[in-house]
Amino acid sequence: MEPAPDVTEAAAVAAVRPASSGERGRGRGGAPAATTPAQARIIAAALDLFARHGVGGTSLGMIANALGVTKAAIFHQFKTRDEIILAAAEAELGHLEAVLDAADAEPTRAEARQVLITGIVDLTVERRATVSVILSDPVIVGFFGSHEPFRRVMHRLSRLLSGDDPSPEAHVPTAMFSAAISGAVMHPMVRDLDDERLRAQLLLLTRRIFDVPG
Amino acid sequence: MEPAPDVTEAAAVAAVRPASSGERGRGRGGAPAATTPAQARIIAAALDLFARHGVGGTSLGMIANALGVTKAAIFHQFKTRDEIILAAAEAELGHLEAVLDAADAEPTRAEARQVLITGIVDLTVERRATVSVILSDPVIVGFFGSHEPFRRVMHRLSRLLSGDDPSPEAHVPTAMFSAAISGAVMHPMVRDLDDERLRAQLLLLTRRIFDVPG
DNA sequence: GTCTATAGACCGATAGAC
DNA sequence: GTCTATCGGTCTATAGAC
Repeated sequence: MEPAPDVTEAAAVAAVRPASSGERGRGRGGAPAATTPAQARIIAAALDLFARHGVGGTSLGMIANALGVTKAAIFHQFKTRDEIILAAAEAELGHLEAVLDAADAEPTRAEARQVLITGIVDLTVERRATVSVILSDPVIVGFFGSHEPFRRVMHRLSRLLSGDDPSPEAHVPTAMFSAAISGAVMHPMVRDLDDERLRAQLLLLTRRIFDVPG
Repeated sequence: MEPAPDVTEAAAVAAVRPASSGERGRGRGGAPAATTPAQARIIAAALDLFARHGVGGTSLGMIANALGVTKAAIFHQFKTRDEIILAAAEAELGHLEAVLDAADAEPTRAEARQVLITGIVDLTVERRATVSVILSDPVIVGFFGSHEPFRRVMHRLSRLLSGDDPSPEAHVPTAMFSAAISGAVMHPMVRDLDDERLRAQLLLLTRRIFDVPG
């Protein structure tokens, strides 16, 4: 049923490994999990299928089929299905961390917010469904509920966007921003809009949410 | 594994049947599909499970188990699994239509937009995950891509929110609005915020998206 | 309207050859 | 690193009794 899109190794590694925090592994705390090219190909294929069918609707057979190999070859790279899901989610999370790192390097909060919003809009438009799935799929959200690196990323996001306000309300704009960006690019109504015009609209609207001048 | 939440028939019918368009069936065009109490109970249980596990991650066995019956009893009410998914999605879509009808009854466009935004925020906060799933789950979005009633609802939404502007960009705020509201209420960061404060924040932020005074 | 029983396909996962 | 072959379990769906 699935026609095998043939992901090249170079493209897969580039898509999966976004230069997270340091040169290798995670800056502090989390699981290291060095990603081999073979694993990167699996992760790239998995993310594509997750976006189209949902995580729960994607089987190992579908992933194997998309790569033109058998299930056993997949199990040689990852011990369980859950490991694939987690690795795919973490790879995608790494892209968000890279944008956060760039924003944190800015001298002022205003510039940091500018870089953050632009970076996330760019990232999401560029990768469309692939970023979306990790922010909305119930399976991955469930995984992430008790996942320290994910909570840390969301916390950094919220601090940059809403300041140090500790009230629960302060998190709503961040939740809304993340949902709005990732959900809007997946919406059937904007499916036919080209990247350039989609990006411009999203930037305009998200800046309104946070009252940032364009 | 699933503890069976025991949905009462009255509650299930009330939750599933929101008084769509006319008294019975759809106002014009679509499939009639009269919903019996037995079907309503199944739909309510299915929506709850879809929200927690995704559509692809929800089996007929899980639905049957949640209702305390066997799979065969489910198949007596719906011929296929897809029919259940579609019926659940259409039931939830009916809630949106009801809000649109209320908005259309307002005398001016400004008042209509006010009623629409407030109504959708109320609806989404009230039902949280249940509304969300039909607007974001890849399986249901796929179903809806070629589903005339869904397209009609989205078109009405867009016309009310963005006016008669026919350009593709005009649909982006609507897509973003729908994604923002439905995604934000599901977000782990706002999970612990009470309905009242969540509603107030969402209203404030969505009015900014559309430049509507509070 | 609900049950038991079953069919046939597919699921995640493992063993072992190459 | 990939294969074939297979395990036991679960999936959707059907048949037929009550």
